[in-house]
Amino acid sequence: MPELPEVETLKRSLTPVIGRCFQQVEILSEHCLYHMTPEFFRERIRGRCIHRIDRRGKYLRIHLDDAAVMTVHLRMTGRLRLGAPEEAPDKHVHVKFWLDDGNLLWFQDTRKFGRLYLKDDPPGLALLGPEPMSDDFTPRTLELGMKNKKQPVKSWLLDQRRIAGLGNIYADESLFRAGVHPLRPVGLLTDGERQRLWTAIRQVLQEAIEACGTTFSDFQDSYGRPGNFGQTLDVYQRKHQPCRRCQAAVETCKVGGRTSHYCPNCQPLGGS
DNA sequence: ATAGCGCCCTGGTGGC
DNA sequence: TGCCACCAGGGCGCTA
Repeated sequence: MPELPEVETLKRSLTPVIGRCFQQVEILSEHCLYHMTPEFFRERIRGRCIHRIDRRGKYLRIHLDDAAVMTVHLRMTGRLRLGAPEEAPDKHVHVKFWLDDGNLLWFQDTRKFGRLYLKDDPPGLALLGPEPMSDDFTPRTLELGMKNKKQPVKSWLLDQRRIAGLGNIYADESLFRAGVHPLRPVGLLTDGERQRLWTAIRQVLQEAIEACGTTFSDFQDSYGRPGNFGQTLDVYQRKHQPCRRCQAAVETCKVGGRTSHYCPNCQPLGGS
């Protein structure tokens, strides 16, 4: 499940395609196209060159030479891969971009949740909160945004309008490092808890970016390489395993329909 | 306005 | 062994 560090890793691995041009676009499944027909997408992309690639939250933004932007969201199992045309698999490839250097850029996605945007930007893009690794994200972001709110802190962290780019893995890992229970109401967090949480978010994301992301089941960069952060995870997908800090068994609970992993000893519901 | 929830998908898993 | 129910989950869009 690609989150900020995985999309950042993908972005960096796509550096070789900057300056390349799209000779042809082959759409095998239009399901992934947001608010546009295959014809519109194909004609709009064909002949355009890649000017720049950046990232906003979990969105990858591919800027074309005519100022249009193709946005990609991988959701759960989406991949953007680069290679020789014969390297593309037979199954789950939805769009093939034939480049002017003979290489192929392709979008594949087994669960078909991922989307390509070009005609309209994703609605959530304009609503995104601050980039957590930027100077726009400060302890004040947490202080002001959590004030008088009853929402569980885990739900708050997953809300992309609050912070851009956190998903289930890094929200759980950040809460563990900060010693905060996922169900704790945000308005009740102490100054110390908020400070620890702010620090934890930055540290976890920084370390994950340096490790080229987490490959739990699906993530690969544009060359198919997995991430290395999985072995560093403290709680995510470690249910019933001993906490690395206190040896208590890691537990799970549901928060806003999502599974949360936490240590009941290191992350007391009553706060600390 | 805002919070909460169902839905989309398919491969992998666990139970019988 | 085979089958099947269930689970994973980000964001969108609808409802209360």
